[in-house]
Amino acid sequence: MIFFLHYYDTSVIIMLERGEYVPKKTFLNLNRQKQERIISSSISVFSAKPFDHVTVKDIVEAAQIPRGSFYQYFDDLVDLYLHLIEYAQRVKMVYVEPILTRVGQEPFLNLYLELFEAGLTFAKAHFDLYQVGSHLFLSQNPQLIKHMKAIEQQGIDALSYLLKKDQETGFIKTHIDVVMIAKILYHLNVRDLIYELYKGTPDQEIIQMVEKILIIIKYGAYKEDTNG
Amino acid sequence: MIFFLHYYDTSVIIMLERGEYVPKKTFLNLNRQKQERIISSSISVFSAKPFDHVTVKDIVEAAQIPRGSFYQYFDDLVDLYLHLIEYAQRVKMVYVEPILTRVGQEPFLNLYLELFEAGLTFAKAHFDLYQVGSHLFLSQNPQLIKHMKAIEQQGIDALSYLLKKDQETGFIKTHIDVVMIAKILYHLNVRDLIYELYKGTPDQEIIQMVEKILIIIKYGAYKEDTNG
Amino acid sequence: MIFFLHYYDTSVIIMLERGEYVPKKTFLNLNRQKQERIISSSISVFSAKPFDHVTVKDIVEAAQIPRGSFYQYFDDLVDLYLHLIEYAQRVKMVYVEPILTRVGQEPFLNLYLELFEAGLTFAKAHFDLYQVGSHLFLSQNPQLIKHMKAIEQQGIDALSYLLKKDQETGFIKTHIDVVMIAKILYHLNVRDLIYELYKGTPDQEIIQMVEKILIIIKYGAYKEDTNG
Amino acid sequence: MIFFLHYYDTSVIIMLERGEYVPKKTFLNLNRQKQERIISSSISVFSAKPFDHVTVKDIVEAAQIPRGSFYQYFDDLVDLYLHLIEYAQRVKMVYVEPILTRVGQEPFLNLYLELFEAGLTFAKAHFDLYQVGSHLFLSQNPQLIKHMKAIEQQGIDALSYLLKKDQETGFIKTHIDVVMIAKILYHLNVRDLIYELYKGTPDQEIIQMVEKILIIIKYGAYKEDTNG
DNA sequence: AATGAATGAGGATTCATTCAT
DNA sequence: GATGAATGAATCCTCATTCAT
Repeated sequence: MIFFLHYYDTSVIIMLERGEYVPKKTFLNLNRQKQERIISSSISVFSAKPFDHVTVKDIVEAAQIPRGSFYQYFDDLVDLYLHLIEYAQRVKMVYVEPILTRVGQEPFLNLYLELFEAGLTFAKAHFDLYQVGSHLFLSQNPQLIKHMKAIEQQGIDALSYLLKKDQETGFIKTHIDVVMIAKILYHLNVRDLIYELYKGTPDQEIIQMVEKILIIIKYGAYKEDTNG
Repeated sequence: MIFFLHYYDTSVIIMLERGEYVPKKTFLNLNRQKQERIISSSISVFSAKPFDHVTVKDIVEAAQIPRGSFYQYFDDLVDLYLHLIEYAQRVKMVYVEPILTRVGQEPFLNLYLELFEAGLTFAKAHFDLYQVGSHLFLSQNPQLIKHMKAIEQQGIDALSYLLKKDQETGFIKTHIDVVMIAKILYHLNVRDLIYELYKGTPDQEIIQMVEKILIIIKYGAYKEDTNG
Repeated sequence: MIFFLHYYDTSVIIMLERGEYVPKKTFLNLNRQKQERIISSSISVFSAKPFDHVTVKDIVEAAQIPRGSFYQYFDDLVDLYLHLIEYAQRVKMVYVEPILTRVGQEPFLNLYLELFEAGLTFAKAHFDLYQVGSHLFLSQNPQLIKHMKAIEQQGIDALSYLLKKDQETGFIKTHIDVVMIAKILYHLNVRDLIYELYKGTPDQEIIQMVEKILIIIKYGAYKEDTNG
Repeated sequence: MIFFLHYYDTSVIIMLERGEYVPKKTFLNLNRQKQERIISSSISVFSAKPFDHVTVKDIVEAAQIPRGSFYQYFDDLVDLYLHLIEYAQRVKMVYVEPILTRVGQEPFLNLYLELFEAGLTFAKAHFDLYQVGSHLFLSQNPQLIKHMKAIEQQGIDALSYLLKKDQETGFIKTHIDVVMIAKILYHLNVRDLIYELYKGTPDQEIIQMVEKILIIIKYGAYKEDTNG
């Protein structure tokens, strides 16, 4: 079993034996320059508005390609978009990978903050690409919902897997359901913190928020003598 | 300052001197029977698909009214939808209100599970209405996003307010930022558990999930001797 | 033959045996207060936008009357509008009449400036009413075009009649076609000077423009020795 | 500074370094035959009714093109209409240009009659096209009003410019404001004579009217000994 | 393979007038 | 006479996808 670890939208995603998303051959046959022009202008378009509001016209105008060519390179907008998502994931990995090598050497919840920071660094360095990815979570397109759910499941599975290790090692109480911690972390990342980024909250504050949450998760909110 | 406590989409909302959303006079002038026919068929439509996919045609066909009449009764689909949301909130209150009267008598996190269960009961008893409400969180309509953000803020504020009380009373550790707990609870409800309901997870399981999360939040995941 | 002299849109109109425009009996049966409310709010509406853009909705909302009532009081928007035009003409007459009594005592072109000034005074004193009238000339409604053409013809006829007198008295050269002078004066008023008023040109400047035109008409533009 | 002289709607227009109005590329890409079919049927439509009454349906039915194609070729009806106006101007130029070459050789007011006649010849030879242009002056469409005002200003400026020359040469009295003559001529053309054409007044009569007006403007209406 | 014109269904909204109470 | 709900035709504009060259 090979783990591909993906940091996606400020969340860790481990994709298990994930199938690469391959664009149509006609697109791959284009010269590198043209491929890049199409990809980079598509990123501009998909970062500027949520997927459901993007039209084929937007793409062909931005990429300066004929309408017919679009359908020769891609099946439809979903096809192109999934290609971009794939690309975003690859770029994100560069930021997250170094940290993942340290998995197992220390409690994962301690490592988690660093993963989160790496995700934030990625988001700042490639804001367009980050936004393309974040828009996945807004779409009501059935295919994309399916894809998103799969990514979500993978993300939660990966987090659960790593937390489980900590439980086995003895850091985490045995009666705790680590899947619930995974869910808390995943949703906080994907849903809430995306929004903070959108609002322009300074990095420092965002990181503090995560720290606060980690403290709650680690040590609980109740005083020891509370019989809640 | 009067608090209206609303339970909305499985989240507690304290609305401070909230202005009721009033439909157009032309709609209110209709006889009760017709009003109800329009409302109930609109609920069917808005529960079956997310807001952004609903068309005026869907409504007028379901309600059996002429196109022109729709615009006489409502400004547009947003107008009608907000009216339904308002209605859903009122119905939900019936389930939640009894529990809210007990606020202050015991730690709120203990009460929270009951509030959650009441929300679940509402969702089961009025599944259509529940879904109409849950669709608010999917829309990309600017007006609805604004409305949703306001509701979200109110929900988090309300939860924070109640948790703050517990902190003052001494249940919750003083250095904890209760707003973060509020966010965890709010998002788990609105985002995650909505999905469980959608998947058809049995009530019992859903409630167990909440219990597990509450335990983590209350007592933490780490063993006491862990230096995390 | 009785002459009704009307000063309309800064132009003199003599209406020959003009038939009064009478509103429907149902409207006249209303109490004075209600009649006035309807008229004054209709003036607001028709002064704010050109006739072709006014809807029945605009009127019933401004006048606070039921939709059905509108059709009881008036045949349609044209009916109401013509009623307002009639009213505007009556008000304008108050300003113009005193000057008309002096017709025949001096060359009409000398008197004309005073008539023009009186029209300007009216326009300033009853700006709403003035605008209601000026909008007649923009409409593409067949009925209103017909009405406008009739008014135009009457205006030109009246001016021609008065200028003819001057020609008979010996002021104006015998070979001159006074109808052309009438047309110049009429169109300058109705078309060009309306626009100056709309642009907010100061009264003083507008009057100077008329003076300049009158000098050209009276004495010509060419030097005596020009063989044009 | 280059002067382009345009004869537009029976009025002389000198357009100073005027930018051509260019239709969308998608329209220009059509084969000549199709372009012509669309243009000529649009001319039929826009000559038959004033701009404000023309619908997209009218155009697509007349031109036998699908609704969607219309929006591919033109932004909207204004876009198409301005294209036609541009076209009309070009055609009109053919009639007027020869006369403009003689400007400066004789008093402009003498030349004016010939310009007017040329305009009349154009109007008779291309009655549809002439009417398309004349409808510009009736529209209440904000964009077209702006366009019309610009054309009007250019027309009056051009006439003023040419009359000013005559004043410098010594034909026109120095104290005369030539702008007022320009306004008289412009409005008589655009507003009044358009109507004569519409009524079907014979050319001979129309030309006589202009002659009469020119005599008034040149030599004045008053007898020399009149102290007006 | 490249191109971009062709298509027409589909959605939102407005409005004058009638008609039932 | 007062009222205001009922009606549905009409209009603008968008868009994904196909197809002929």
